[in-house]
Amino acid sequence: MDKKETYEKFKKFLKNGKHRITPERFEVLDYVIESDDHFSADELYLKMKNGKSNVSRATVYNSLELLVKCNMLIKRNFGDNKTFYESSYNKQNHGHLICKTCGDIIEFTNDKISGIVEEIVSQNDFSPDSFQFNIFGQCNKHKK
Amino acid sequence: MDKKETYEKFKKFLKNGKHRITPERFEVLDYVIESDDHFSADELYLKMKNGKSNVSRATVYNSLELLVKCNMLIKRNFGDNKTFYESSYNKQNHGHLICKTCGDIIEFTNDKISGIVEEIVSQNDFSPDSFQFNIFGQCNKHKK
DNA sequence: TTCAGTGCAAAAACTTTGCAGGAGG
DNA sequence: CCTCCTGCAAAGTTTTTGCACTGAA
Repeated sequence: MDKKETYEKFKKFLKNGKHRITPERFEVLDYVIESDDHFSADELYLKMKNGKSNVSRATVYNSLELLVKCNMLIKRNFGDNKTFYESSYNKQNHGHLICKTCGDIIEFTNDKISGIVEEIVSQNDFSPDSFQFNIFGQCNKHKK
Repeated sequence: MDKKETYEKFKKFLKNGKHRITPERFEVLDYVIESDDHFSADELYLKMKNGKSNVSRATVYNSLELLVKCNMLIKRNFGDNKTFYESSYNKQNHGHLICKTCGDIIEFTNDKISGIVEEIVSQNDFSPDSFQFNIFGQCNKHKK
């Protein structure tokens, strides 16, 4: 999905939800598009500040939540009480390997996972929206 | 593992790590043993306060971390920027189903998961310590 | 006796909220 | 023109830290 389509999708979502279309929200979207895979709200805010943007912290937090609501971002939490965001475009369901030494986050995919999720939810009479599969340990640079 | 063994294990761990054996730490352990599956540090602190205990917040946080380090507790985070602790006794590796409506946390086990974890870490040259498998959605009371 | 552990409160880290002015529809 | 959105700062939440005193070894 290219930049233009992305803009259109966000615009459509905002209109549907009776949210106003403001330059600040699209400025946040710009930075999100350019961002690395996993970033926190505050990191993005600081990056925007450095980039001479004038948006406030509150607007960044608010806009990111809107992007989550329209399925353009996924919200993640790797256990350190910090929320990370990740673009949801062109990605299949995937999990994360988190290095406890350097904090690196590596994505992985595995075909068998969705089958297991189906099995589990049917066994437990549960209706799934999303899942997280996080494996903690040491990456290849830090394993002994 | 009964209460006495649990005490002994913690005592041994403290000695090995040159941590002092203090009544406060064992008071925290007492409350942990009696606790429900998933609790936060602050919940435990408040419970201890109500139970006329005199420990400080700092001591509770500190002691819980020690219990994590000696593998008697597992630290979890279900995406709401709050740390939960869970006893690791008599439990196989398991995942969690989290109801986004009522917040209920249901544990599940599945034999195939450990095989998949092995497959993933070998594909990615990663050395795992632990994993989290969280599925978010609606429990049987709240699915439509 | 000695230094790690404790209670307390203050600080820190991250996120949300209140307010008054400003702009989108 | 009517709100919703914004920037700012203040408040909230959860966790960590600094300090002086205490008590375990």
